[in-house]
Amino acid sequence: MNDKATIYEVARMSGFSTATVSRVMHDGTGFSATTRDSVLQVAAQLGWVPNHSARSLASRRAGIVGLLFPDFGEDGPGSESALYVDQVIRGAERAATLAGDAILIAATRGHGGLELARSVVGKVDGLVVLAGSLAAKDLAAISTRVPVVLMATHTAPHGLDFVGADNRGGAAAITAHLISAHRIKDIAFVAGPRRSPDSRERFVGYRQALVAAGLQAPASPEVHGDFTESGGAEALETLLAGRRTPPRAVVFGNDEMAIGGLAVLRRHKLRVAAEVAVTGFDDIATARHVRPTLTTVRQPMRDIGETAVGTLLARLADRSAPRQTTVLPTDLVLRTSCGCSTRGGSK
Amino acid sequence: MNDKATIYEVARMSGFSTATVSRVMHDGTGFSATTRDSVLQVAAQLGWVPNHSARSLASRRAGIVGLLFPDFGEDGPGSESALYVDQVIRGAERAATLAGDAILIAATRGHGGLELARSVVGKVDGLVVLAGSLAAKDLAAISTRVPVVLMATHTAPHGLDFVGADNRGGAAAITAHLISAHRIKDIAFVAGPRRSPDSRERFVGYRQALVAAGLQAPASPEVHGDFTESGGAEALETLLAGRRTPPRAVVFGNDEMAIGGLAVLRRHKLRVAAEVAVTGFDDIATARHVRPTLTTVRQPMRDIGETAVGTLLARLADRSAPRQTTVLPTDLVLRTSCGCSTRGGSK
DNA sequence: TTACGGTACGTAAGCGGTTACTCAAATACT
DNA sequence: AGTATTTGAGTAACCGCTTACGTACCGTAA
Repeated sequence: MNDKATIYEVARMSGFSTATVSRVMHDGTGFSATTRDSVLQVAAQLGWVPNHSARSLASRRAGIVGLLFPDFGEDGPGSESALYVDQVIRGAERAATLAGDAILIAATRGHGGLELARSVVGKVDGLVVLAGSLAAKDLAAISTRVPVVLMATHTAPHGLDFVGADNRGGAAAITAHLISAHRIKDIAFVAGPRRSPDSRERFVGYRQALVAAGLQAPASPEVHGDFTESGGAEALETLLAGRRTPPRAVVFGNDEMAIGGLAVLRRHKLRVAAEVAVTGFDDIATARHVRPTLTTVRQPMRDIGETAVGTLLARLADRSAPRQTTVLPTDLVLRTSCGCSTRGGSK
Repeated sequence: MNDKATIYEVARMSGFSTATVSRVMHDGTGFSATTRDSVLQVAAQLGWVPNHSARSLASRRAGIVGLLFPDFGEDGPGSESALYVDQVIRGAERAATLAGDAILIAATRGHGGLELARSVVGKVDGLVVLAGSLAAKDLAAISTRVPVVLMATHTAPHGLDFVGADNRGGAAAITAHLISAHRIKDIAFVAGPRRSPDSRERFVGYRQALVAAGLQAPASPEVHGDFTESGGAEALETLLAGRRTPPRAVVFGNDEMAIGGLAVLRRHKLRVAAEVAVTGFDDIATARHVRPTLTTVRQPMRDIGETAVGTLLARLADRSAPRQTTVLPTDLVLRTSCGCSTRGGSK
């Protein structure tokens, strides 16, 4: 890092031992005020900053936590799907920095996730990992070496700590809104990828709301998209083609698919809201800029990142504490695509 | 980190010295193939991963680079301005990870930037810092300890390496487009904050294009906004109030102000493009969702992050190399707000 | 006065690797 | 065959800090 002063110089110049200097630097006990002052003064004068590697080698604490997230390849500058990851990163950064730790981030690019994780593991005290970053077995391997907190996927394996959003509740809420506020009964669901736990949870929530209202509910999603605009468009086309009359509402598995769906409805000359209500999930930035503005469910991604790091830090402090599972509430964001009035939807 | 095997066990079990084990692990020279194999086998069997702290203490290389960025407080989930930071982060992460280094990120929250930076500095081999993260003097202090690469601000002080986007060229290009493609001569400019180097550069580009076309060019911006929607709106109101007829085009210092301007024009019953062409700068996500879609200039933020880390790594490899300055080209993104046809502007 | 607990520090043994030096054996060169 | 190199590996001195122990000194209770 740099060939500057060491604790030895500080010790020598201040007339104390390295032990005392070390204690002054972080212990806060076992020395007098005058001692502390002179040590601090010498340290400042020398511009001494304790060497982090040496410190963590001796104390077995890196003071760094890691964040693993999946990288969906070369998403262009307009890609929204990446956005939620950024929010998580920000939240995690905030929690870590505020706690005095540093945070190191790494994207697992498809293959080689384990190798990456290995290299990261060596540098951190613990890891928070976003769903989809790592195969389950790799996760298991990693978690034997350092504490791991899983984010955003409801299937928390291996008894790991977990922090996520209430996908099910959010989907249920938005579906219930369509039913009770807009008196709609014929509500279709456009799911995301079959393997996506989030998509599944959302479907379950959708289904629960229907059942709770005494409406007929399919056992499994009618159509699946891939969480992209075009995927959502295709899925909706398929759905429309399979019916003689369009449904009165379509609950999409996420915002991007919903936006793709909006275009399809336009093409079919179906008026959004008036004829077919549409809802998304995630509340991406674009959701309030499309016309009509999109009713959706906001996930507190930033909070998830923050909470996950908080959970990790707690675990680091007490490795034997019981497993922690946090499900953060989601927010229903009512805009116009469901039929709610224009006002209040603009901001 | 964990109380697992050390290099000593590996050495003992493989029958070689720690030096040989160490060499096998990264040197790639000075031992036979059979030796390597048996060492590697024992290492794998023991599940040994070299302790990072020990390694970096002994080798004086952390294998970690840091990224400092400003945090604009509690920006809600819809805040666009934060977006570009995320792109930079992604780019930096990518470059670092691909180079086998890890990347550590930290947001400087207003005050205390120096302290944060200090703590980060101890953990990394070098730093890439985004404009606005640190006061100039703090930057100077930091850069005496580790190599620093500055991003996105054209005023690179202290002879530091620098990577940025061609703000001037972008502004010139978009202005020239208005002139040559749309035959517009009366073009106004809404600047950002007076102190913003980016805003200044953009104004210079705008001015250059006017001069190059033989048009009259103001010596300094007519009006200033603060890079926000409302600021842009206000600035445009001021500008309109100061003229008897509106300009045929307004080049805004960034997208958000331009979007604010769009609303103002609507209020004034002025048709965008047909009567007043509008352009932005940055190509934020919303730019292609507002109506009319916004013609703007895209900055390769991701590339800036990547390039900055690349530059840092190069500097780390050769500290005495001459100062590196990279200005990445910007892209003109033609949509409809300037008068270009609708097609091509949707995606 | 003596015994004892508490404070304020010092000593020095690690923490787990890296790497400058050495050295013997194998190989290459005259 | 004799010598100069190269190769493969070992020894051990660090890297800079933390921390378990040990010690000297001081105040206080018995």
